[in-house]
Amino acid sequence: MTEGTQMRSNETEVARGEPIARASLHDELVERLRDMIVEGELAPGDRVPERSLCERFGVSRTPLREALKVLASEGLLELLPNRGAAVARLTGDDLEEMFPVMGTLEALAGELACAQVTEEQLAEIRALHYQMVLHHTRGELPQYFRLNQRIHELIMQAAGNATLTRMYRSLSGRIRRARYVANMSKARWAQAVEEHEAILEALSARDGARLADILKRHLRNKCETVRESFLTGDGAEPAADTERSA
Amino acid sequence: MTEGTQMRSNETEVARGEPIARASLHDELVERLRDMIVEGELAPGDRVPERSLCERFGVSRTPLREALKVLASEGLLELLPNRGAAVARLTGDDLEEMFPVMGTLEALAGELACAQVTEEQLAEIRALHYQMVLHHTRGELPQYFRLNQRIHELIMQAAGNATLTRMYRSLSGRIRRARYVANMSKARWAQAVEEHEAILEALSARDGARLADILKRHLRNKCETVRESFLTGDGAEPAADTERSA
DNA sequence: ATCTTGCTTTTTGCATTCAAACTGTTAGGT
DNA sequence: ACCTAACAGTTTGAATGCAAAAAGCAAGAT
Repeated sequence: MTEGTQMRSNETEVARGEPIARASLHDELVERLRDMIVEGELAPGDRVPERSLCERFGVSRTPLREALKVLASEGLLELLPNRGAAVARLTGDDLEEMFPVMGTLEALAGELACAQVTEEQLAEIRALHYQMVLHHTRGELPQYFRLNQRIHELIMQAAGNATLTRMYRSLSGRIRRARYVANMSKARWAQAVEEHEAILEALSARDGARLADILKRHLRNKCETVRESFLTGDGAEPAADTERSA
Repeated sequence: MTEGTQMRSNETEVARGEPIARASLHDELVERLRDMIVEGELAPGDRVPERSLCERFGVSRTPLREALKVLASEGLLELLPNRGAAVARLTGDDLEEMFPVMGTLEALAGELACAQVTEEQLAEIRALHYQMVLHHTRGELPQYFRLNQRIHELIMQAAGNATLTRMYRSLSGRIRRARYVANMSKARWAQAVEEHEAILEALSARDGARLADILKRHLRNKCETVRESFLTGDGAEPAADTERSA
């Protein structure tokens, strides 16, 4: 075990009661592999031989295989009978399917959030928003993207609906694999920021219907961005195993 | 593409090319167990000892455990570390969370379906609808419920969005576990039928916005039905292992 | 030269085995 | 008598082993 515990301070709630808790090998593998797929370390279409992953993680095939099955059920892997697993390909059609769904999920979240959001949550979102705006001003795309993601998650959290959050996370992970932001045009970026202004405004006003509407439009535009990204050639389906150069 | 529209198989595509194909033990178990949970054969809260299931299905623990992990990731089972699996409990709060999500998913499906539904699909839905109405007239609740479910699935299919369908199926399974229909009042039932009339009407008119609206309301009312069902005592959380008598 | 065909190697699917954690019971101490 | 603590039995977590399927390769036929 060369692996020290990596703190993920901004993701999971750190309960002070049970710091000793060790996740099962199986769960750890699911998390690790999911990240690897979402972050693009494993490219779409890549075969995932069990043996090599076992060696890489220093575990036996049993927990690894359990993890593969779970990730397949999430749609991140494809299981070919007797031929192992492969990272699920993401076609343009797949993405165009996902965005409307994402749109309604976020719209619902916005509606619920407006009804429930606390002043504190709102303040946090506002702070992140303006920091994000700053990143936009500076042209710092990765940082912008990170905060963007975070804001959407906070809205989701403010909605206080675990079922919804679960679906959102799953879909969000699958969409993020596309990495379309890499070649987002200046115009699109500016538009997205404007929409985020409107989002913050509607949320501040607790205007659920309006926020839902804005979020749906926001997602539709995101979908457009992806479509444009596809035209440039780069996108969800790299032809061969290109190194992850972002 | 992959979409065989005239296959009348309601679940799996029966390809005539490979009748020999055997699903993996693992997949078979996932299906089987999922049904057992959704149909209530395994009651919420029930422990699921590996050994007994292995004997019941005549398989070893390895594929069974893989299936358990998948079902846990779907939210049908809870995995207690070192203490095995239990059928996930379904609290009233859980259900109240699920219905709004179900509502938006169905609403989106309705919207998409209006834009894409073929005459043939519409005809099939219409036929099922009026047969369902007949079951209502005769007071045949189980048959009514089956067709009801079927109609919603056909609308979903007409939407032609695999991602959406996937989420819908998962959530539908989890909601169905509640078996709230068992004690639906006459008034609620009649109301549901009326709403279905409106659904058919809007779909026939290809009025997406209206259909979405109706479906959302339909689901809100379903949620109310559940709430009432809870007041009568029966509901999602049977105190002990009551036989599944519906 | 290319395609077929049989064999060898590798990988997967599942069963079995081993170790650690939990459950329930009983013996001992206060 | 009650509470604590140790022990046996069971169940889970993970590793290993074994058979079947696929992938790679080479030799022969057309």
